[in-house]
Amino acid sequence: MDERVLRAFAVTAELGRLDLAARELGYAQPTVSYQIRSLENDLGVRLFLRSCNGMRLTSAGSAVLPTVRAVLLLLQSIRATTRPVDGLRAQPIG
Amino acid sequence: MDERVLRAFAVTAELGRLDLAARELGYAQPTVSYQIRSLENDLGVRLFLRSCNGMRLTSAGSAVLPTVRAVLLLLQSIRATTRPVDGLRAQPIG
DNA sequence: TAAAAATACTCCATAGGTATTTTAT
DNA sequence: ATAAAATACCTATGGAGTATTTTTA
Repeated sequence: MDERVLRAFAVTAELGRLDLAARELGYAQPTVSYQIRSLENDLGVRLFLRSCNGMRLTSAGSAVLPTVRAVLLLLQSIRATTRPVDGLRAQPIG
Repeated sequence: MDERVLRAFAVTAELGRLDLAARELGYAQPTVSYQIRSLENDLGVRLFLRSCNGMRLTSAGSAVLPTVRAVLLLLQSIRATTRPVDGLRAQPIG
């Protein structure tokens, strides 16, 4: 499970359409389709019902979404923790 | 940020040595070295001090470790949520 | 000098893109 | 017929391995 894939899932759940999610994420539509499929295969459950109206969460998808959001927030907080205040960082690289 | 890399970080922090962490994780030693370097590059900070005694957390590494562990727990809980009880799953794939 | 991490390289898997097809409304 | 997702195909990146070198206690 990778941050990008979790984000693709969350944004798609939010927007309800792959193409809009793709635009938002800066990916092509088939890429997001593939990302979500990867996550579904990884977890072994369908997360969305597909139709030509878009993507609708399954019960498994709904069950998982809050935790995914929590993970994304924590990952952001890790970035915030390590992001140095104004160019001054604790343990510079190189 | 990927689950494998976060796990490599957490296990290395735990065991204090790349080779032991690699054994634990089922990777080769240079692979774990590379994983941790990737995470450090991604975050822009050193997470460990290297020596021939092993890997010791920097202050940034220490700061981040609890959150990383929290993420790993949440990811596990996602797997637990979606893992069907005894072969019966909510929305089977295929 | 020995034990640990880093580097060099190679290979393969997979992430991502473009073009197109399928599907359902 | 149209708007959406899926598929097919291709490419490039990078994840992982083995062998080796470097480092430092």
